[in-house]
Amino acid sequence: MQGYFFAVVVYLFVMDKAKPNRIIAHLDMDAFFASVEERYTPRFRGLPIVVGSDHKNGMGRGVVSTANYKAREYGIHSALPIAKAWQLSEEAKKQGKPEVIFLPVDFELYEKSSANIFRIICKYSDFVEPASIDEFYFDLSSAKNFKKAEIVCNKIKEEIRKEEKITCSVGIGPNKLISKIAAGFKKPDGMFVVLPVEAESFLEPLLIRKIPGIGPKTAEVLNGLDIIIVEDLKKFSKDKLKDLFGKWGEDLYYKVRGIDDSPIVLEREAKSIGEQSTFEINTLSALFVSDELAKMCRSVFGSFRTSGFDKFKTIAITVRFSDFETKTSAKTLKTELTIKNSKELEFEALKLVLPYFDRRKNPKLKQIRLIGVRIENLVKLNNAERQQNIFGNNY
DNA sequence: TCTGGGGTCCTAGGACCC
DNA sequence: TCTGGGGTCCTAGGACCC
Repeated sequence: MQGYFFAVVVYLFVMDKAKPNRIIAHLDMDAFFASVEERYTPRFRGLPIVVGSDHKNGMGRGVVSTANYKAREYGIHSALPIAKAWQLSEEAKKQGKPEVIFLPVDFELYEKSSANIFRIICKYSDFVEPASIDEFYFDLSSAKNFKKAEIVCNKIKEEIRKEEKITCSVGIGPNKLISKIAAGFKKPDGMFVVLPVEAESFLEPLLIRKIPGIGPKTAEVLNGLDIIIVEDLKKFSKDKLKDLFGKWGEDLYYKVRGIDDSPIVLEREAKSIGEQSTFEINTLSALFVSDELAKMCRSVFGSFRTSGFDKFKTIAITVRFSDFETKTSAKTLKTELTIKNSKELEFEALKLVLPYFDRRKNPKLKQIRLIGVRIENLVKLNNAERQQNIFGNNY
């Protein structure tokens, strides 16, 4: 009996060491782009604000990037076509409500704010992952318990409020999955803690769409199988989920049980650099499009030069037709070949795009609404190779 | 309401090589 | 002879995220 007890204690100890409990926080800025704009322009305060591509008096082709909470009361939200947002604003105006302020996206402004928020979080954690411009994961295991982690997060929130004059919401949990969902629980300006023992029951009643990675398509498939909330998903075995969703299905099996071992990623290297642009008017003019393409290539090549990479092997282009059908073409260069200037990139990209202007790749001669260029297979050279690359086959 | 722009990751088929 | 199988690279497409 004593031996058994001892064995159990040893087992629990070993398991504990094998899988140390983590305390992970997720910080999500509230209506980030709109909040930053509001902060820089005090007269906007309290008014509905929409940040998005140029609205062109309701005729623009873009979508909403961020709507502040006031604008959300009008039914405006992220990804809504900007023309529709304009309409909703007009309707509200008729009812005597203030009209929406439409602002273009000023990425550099938000980047600055984002960098400062990152700096603030780094004061409290050695392991911070910037997941996007307005989201951060960080490890607070060193706080030892969730109560103390909560105190730390409150300090971070306070400091961001003081320095950046904007609010954020924080979720704390045993892993990235739980903390991210928890951060969305008490928005805006909220904080929500999920203890490890609560993780599974916390997820169960949620709609499956709340699981990151389950988008509209996956949700539709699952809803068709009568799977509505996370608890329903537990009926599926690991193999069943693997059949349905491949490699990702196996992750999902663990996710719905609150298990997620994915680490905090401190730094990640870019895998591709690209740009795309939707025309104001659909077109089949090869002259016009090749001009736009050249501009984009120059800009992409500029980003490439400041990226710290030395070579790229693949050029990929995107063409979107008027009916939204989207095609991609790619060309991977033989390793000996290196693109040395923007002109060469323009040439390769143009070769990929031109077949879409005639029946080779556009049999119905559909109008084109968007083109994009992207470079992939980015390579960094070591010093010796770099010398070669610059001074070697120089023609 | 006709639907941005910047990305990442996964899958599947075909080519090619051994 | 008419047939295997594994590994890797390339291309295209699609789902997803903010």
